[in-house]
Amino acid sequence: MNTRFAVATHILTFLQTQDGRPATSELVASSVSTNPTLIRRLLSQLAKAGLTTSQMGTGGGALLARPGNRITLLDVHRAVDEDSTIFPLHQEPNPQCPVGRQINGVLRSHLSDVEKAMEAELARTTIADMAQDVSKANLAR
Amino acid sequence: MNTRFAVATHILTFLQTQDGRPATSELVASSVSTNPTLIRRLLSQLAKAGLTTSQMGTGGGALLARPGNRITLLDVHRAVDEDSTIFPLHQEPNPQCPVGRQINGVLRSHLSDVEKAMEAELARTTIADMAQDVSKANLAR
DNA sequence: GTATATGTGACCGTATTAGTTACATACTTG
DNA sequence: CAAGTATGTAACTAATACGGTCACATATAC
Repeated sequence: MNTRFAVATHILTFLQTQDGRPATSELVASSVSTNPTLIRRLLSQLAKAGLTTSQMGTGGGALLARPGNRITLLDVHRAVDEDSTIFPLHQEPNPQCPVGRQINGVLRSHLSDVEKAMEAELARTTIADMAQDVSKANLAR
Repeated sequence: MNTRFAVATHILTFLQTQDGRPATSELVASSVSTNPTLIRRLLSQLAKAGLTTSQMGTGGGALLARPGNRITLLDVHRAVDEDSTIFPLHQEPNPQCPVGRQINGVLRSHLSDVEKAMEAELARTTIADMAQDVSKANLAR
């Protein structure tokens, strides 16, 4: 797996704390400790998923497309990990073998339940929750 | 993620259907459609986790170390995906930034819940279940 | 002793990943 | 309109991970 989910969540949480002020990719990149281009690429994906909007030009930058309490970690996962399955199947087991012939179908059905459980849990946390947790953690020290 | 979990589950399900007869890595490899070495490496990991045993020499091969109804997909996951997290964090966000400073701790705590949900679901399916599902699927056609 | 089978180190080609450079496009401000 | 600023994206790179393969030492059965 890659760290795109973690970075994307970081970005959105950051935008939430900006409270309506557009954040440039450079500003966000400095919080994440990475390259502005990488941030822009992720922001582009998040925008396509309808989670953020961006304004070009002076004073521009990225904004949450809707309130943080209506963006869940599941939304982030779907936006950013679109076509990467958690537990990929292996391809083309031996169709001559009774096990090889059926294993992927059986496995897929069980893994689909696993994914559902995971998604339900992801959906329980919003970007607003994240921002609040971060702010609490900052007060605690 | 990689396909080790899928292949390992395939191996164990295959062993379950062998019903006590040792299976050589070559036999298993032919069911999975891959290389015996790859199977042996996975079997080695499964053996270390206490899920299988192996016998060298003529008539040897791999066996389940305990009944298939006492081996869950969670056991398999733990045995083969040991040190690969589903959602890795990104390293060293900016400690000068209020968000960067806390994001990984907050994220880790939520992701830990996600992982727990996933593991609970994985634990609900045993290798015996898998073998039975496979055999049912074979009858159905 | 011979045949068989595991266990593991070493290696290879490919794909993925994070990171970077470069630049066309779009918007704001004066 | 001109200058400055910021996004969006293509192209490239180095590092890593992955599946697959070969080779061979080790252990077991007959």
